[in-house]
Amino acid sequence: MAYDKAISALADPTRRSLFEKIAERPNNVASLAQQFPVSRPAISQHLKVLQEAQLVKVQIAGTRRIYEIDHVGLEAIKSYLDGFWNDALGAFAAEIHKQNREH
Amino acid sequence: MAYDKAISALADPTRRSLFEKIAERPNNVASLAQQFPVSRPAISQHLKVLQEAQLVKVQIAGTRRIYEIDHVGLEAIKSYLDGFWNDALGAFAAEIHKQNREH
DNA sequence: CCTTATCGTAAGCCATAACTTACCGTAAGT
DNA sequence: ACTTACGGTAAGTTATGGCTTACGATAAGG
Repeated sequence: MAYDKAISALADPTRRSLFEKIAERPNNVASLAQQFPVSRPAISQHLKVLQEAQLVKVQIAGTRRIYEIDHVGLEAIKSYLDGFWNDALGAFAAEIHKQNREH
Repeated sequence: MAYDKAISALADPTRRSLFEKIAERPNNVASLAQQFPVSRPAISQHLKVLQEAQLVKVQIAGTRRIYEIDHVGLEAIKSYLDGFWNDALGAFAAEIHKQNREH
């Protein structure tokens, strides 16, 4: 549904890399931040974007926040892309049809 | 393979919309440009990005260039996303395993 | 040839977004 | 209560990228 947010969320390299880290292993913010050359607030901002895109979700554990994958965002992109195979083939068939009519 | 270029190519709204138009129907540059509120050179630049991401390919017809869908880029994104289901599940299982060991 | 149509590229401008430092709130430990 | 750990948010800076105008290159048509 919100495939646009999910796609632009994964467009940024460090944010995509962050998402991959979370996919490998759910983790908290500080622990994720020290795996990147950017500051912790930068990671927080990236996580906010990923969360709004429904690519990750949080699980609160005391003062820590464990981020883990949310499959909703991934599914949104996937179904968006799947829509193209049908559409593309349909449009291509229609185009052949049209060219035949225009002989 | 080059999923990163494909993803960031589809991140821009007008470029994604342009890609959708081409998916509906292969078309030349000028004809595509007049369907958008931006200038023709802007469309050319978008097409260049889409082409480098292997989302579209060109077919030269005289002085015109017919742009049509290239499925390589779509396939690249799709397989990148598919890689996550396995990885995510594997990582999740590994996490459970780890927590058990840490009892 | 000369003109016209079509399109790519270069240079520059401007808006957005990624990053930094600084600050604040909250939860847990002593 | 005080301190410490953890992390979100605000404000400001900088870099990236999308847009425009101007120009050049090529193919078709008369």
